Amino acid sequence: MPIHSVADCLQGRVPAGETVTVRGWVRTRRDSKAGLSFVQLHDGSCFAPLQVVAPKELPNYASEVAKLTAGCAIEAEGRLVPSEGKGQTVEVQASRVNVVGWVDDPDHYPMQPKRHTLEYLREVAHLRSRSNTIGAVTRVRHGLAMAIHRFFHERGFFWIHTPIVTASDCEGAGEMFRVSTLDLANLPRTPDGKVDFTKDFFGREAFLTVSGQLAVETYCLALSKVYTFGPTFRAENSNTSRHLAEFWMIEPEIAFADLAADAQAAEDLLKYIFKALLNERGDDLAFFAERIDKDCIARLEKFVASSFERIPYTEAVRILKGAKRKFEYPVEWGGDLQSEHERYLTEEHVGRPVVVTDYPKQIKAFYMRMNDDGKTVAAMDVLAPGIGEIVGGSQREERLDVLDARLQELNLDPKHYWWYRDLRRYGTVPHAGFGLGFERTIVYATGMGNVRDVIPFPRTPGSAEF
RNA sequence: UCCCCGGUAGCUCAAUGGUAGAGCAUGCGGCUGUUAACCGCAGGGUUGAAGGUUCGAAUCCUUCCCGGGGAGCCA
Repeated sequence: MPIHSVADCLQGRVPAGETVTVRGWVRTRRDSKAGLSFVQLHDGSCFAPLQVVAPKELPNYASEVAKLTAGCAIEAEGRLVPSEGKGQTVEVQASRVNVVGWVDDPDHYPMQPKRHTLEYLREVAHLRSRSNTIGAVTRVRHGLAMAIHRFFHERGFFWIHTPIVTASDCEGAGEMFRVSTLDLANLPRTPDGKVDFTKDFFGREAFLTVSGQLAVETYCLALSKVYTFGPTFRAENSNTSRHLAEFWMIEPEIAFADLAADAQAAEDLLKYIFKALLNERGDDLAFFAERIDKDCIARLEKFVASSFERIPYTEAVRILKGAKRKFEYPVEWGGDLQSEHERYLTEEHVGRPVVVTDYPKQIKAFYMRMNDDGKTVAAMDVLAPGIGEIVGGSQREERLDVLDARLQELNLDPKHYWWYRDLRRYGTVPHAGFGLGFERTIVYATGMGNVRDVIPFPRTPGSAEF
């Protein structure tokens, strides 16, 4: 007897009249004393549940079927037929219902057939995948991840598995988590009293990666078009709806590309994956539009149909200075744009995503390519309404003398960057890349307000249960 | 890390110094091809923790814990 998914049954891939076996978890049970029970069966294959109609003639009707509660696991066999009731096109007329797993203590089962707050669901993260919202998020997350890989694959990019553990101390993108096997209660010391990391596992200090960029540049300068897509770690004490200590990031790196090509790649990628989402996950998006954010579908449709605005930083500062509204923080050329400034640009001034380019060198990283003006670098941020910075990228400095000058300016030791400098000594070419925050992308697509609700088990300061 | 808000039944919330309640969930009963059904009954509480003020504290004060929003940092 073939096993069918709920999605197969509901989406017309099983002919009416066919006998099917379905498996999953009970959402609700409604009894009719006319002699049947309606069981809403959910298996995660799509947003909707499948209605299983269980007649009282079943041998275990009174002993088991009539006692099913939310969360029970069952296997049901029966004919898939057009539904007599409203609310579903087809249903299963069960000839057999087996209870695979009961719910102990049903009055305390944490996932009730009612609305829960997202904050509560985080406290039961091992069960929240059974909720409508988290289930929909999970299917959207998968759809976006697959679309990202498809986008790059179709364009000849190679997926590079850059290391999670890095001994390189030059990534410079934030506070790092230390990786060590040393006994914290009994640390080896050098004669001058410092911790002796030569005794540690790697013979030197090691950390979790904060970015695969520097590593992926090495493969870019051989395979031309590459990207990373994996977990990234920041030990910042950030407590916001946009930050996680462990998050996933997509970082393409393109040889012979300049900043304009880089920005175009970011725009093409985002449009591609949102178009895929609109095509593939209409059921889940309809739910987000109904319960989470009524604008989310319209926003995605508008996103794929329009082009990004491009504004140089210097121009952005002029726009902000001329804005009618007052900002808490004043705008000055040479300073970083505050959240309120970014929101104004993308939400009010333009009303759609904005690419801000050519930032002052003093607020950007050492590897970003110096512009001819000597004051700005070829960097870009993509700002999206409601979420702020979703992409950060740049053209990389490919000229060794200019790179060395920047290292010196920032008091960085060139010895630590020996292999990165080698790339500029042996067949250097212009190249550019960006980082796309995966959770922020999902937040933007779904209207979910918090990155903690779009990753299965969020890690934030003081929180790593599960 | 800083500022603000919150923590009451399994969940969502009432009760603003005077006997801790409702809806949903759960159990039992009724009723109906039902639609997060409906009707009735029942069980369910150390009001986040500790201390303080008061005749009396869910309520006011102090400290701590936890959660959220915003800021900084960033993706």
